[in-house]
Amino acid sequence: MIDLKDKLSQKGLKVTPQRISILEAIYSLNHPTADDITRHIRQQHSNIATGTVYKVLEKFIEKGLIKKITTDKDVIRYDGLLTHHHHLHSTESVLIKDYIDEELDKLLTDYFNKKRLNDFKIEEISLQIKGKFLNNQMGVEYE
Amino acid sequence: MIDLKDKLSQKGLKVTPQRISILEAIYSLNHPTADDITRHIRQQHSNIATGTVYKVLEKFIEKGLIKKITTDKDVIRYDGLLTHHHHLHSTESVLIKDYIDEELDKLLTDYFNKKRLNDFKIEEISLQIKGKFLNNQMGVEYE
DNA sequence: TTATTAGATAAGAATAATTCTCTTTTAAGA
DNA sequence: TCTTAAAAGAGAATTATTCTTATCTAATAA
Repeated sequence: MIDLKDKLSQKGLKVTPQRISILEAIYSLNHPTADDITRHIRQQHSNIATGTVYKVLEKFIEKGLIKKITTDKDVIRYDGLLTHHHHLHSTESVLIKDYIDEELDKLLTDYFNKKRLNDFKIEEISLQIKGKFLNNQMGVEYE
Repeated sequence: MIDLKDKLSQKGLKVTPQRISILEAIYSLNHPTADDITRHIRQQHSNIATGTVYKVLEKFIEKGLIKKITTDKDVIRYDGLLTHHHHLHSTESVLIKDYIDEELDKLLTDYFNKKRLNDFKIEEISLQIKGKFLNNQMGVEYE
């Protein structure tokens, strides 16, 4: 696994303890909100300003280190998984799980290549798959 | 086209001028935010409390008259189109267009029927298709 | 038609998420 | 080590949304 510091400097970002913590938090939490990240970091050691968290997250997005996830629940969540993927959204809780499916991606790409939407140039397709997690998986918690 | 009053009473909702205005606003604006709706209504005649707008929107969602749309831009938007559909999201502006495609829906349904996700019961699949509108369509404005 | 009342609206305070402003600090390169 | 552009801190400001309480009204039943 590649070092967090390297990830930052590879993108031309200054390496700071705050940025390392934020990146680490995104990787260890499940699709956290900005507030989840702030609390996670404060819990361990340093204090961190909320504004810093937001600013760093924006920077990370700009550099392609993370992505925003959209939900019709509440706030913006962040995702550090970079390979193309979709999301399973619980209709019962805030749980979101990554869903990677290359076969599906190929199916969609082929479909839209054939279909050719007029007047729209597709850049990315992401599925929001809403439903229920079975077998108590909805009991999984963030922290 | 069915009368707005009927739409409301069919869902067992009391028919009030505010509710009629809000429903009318959703139909005539393009995926408006709560604030778009409020301003639209105030512009014409009556005053309306912001809290009322939010409460009515929640009620409409609960009764299945409208849906929330999720974007990674800013706030929550609302959609009065009830037939199942997806959205084209502009990466350059806040423009969102409805995308109806039954063939695609069938393709996806078949795919997931075959696939059988374990531990997840799918209720609804919606595609967020991000890209660029060509031919100046991005110039289209809300109001 | 009117009286009753559950549910709806108004008004504005409260909360939560996010952004902004300004000052101080620090990482990275000369 | 020094310099400096960029980053972080602190907290005020803004924005979106929710909540509270008092008042009002649509729908129903007499």
